[in-house]
Amino acid sequence: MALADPTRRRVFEELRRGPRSVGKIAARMPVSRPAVSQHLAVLKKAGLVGDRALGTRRVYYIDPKGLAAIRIWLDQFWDEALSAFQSEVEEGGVVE
Amino acid sequence: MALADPTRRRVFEELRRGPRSVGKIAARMPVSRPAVSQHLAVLKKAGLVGDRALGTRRVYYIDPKGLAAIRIWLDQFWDEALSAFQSEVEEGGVVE
DNA sequence: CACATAGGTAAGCCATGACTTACAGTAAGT
DNA sequence: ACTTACTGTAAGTCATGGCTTACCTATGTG
Repeated sequence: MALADPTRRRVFEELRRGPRSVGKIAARMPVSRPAVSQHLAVLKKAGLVGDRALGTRRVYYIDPKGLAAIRIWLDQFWDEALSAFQSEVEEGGVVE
Repeated sequence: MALADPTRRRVFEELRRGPRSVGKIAARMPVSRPAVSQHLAVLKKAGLVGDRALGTRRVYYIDPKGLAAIRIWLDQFWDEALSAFQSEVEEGGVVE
């Protein structure tokens, strides 16, 4: 999962408020700029962020489609797990 | 994140259909039983699963509260990111 | 009272991956 | 053209953590 690493999650969360350049993000982080750049590459490969060149800067932004994919997965999982849990409760005991 | 590791996610997904004992889960996995046991410990610590003793067996089940927490986090994130994305599009350009 | 079954824990090995420094490339300004 | 600003990439180091084997505990069963 692309959101596994805490630092990478933080990079991702920096983009929550809107598009940011690599340098801007790195300035707010305890790690070096190349590290941030590498994290962004992973996020991009996962389809969670997009980027566009803006002069010499490279601006990254959250890709709603990537987030949507996670939501769909989670919702599906939620439905199955909850219904299993419900029937569990109704039957009173725990199945082997 | 507790769902970072693929194997651990698979353990978690084994519980999707209902409660299972450790051995039952391990039997369907390519890793050893202790490995599964360790993964379950992580999931439990994260509040994603619960367990109850049943004879000599230990039955694990998905804790809906843990799933709900993730959903809430994701929904919040979704709202912020999407609204930021929207205003981005409306303004036409990309903010520095 | 053995014996078998089921599972948590410890110790140690090893691969994955996150981070740094150094380098190369591209765009804008003078 | 030269310099400056901004970023991606390469190589190498080092820590995190996932896995295995071995051991120990506890609960049923004869």
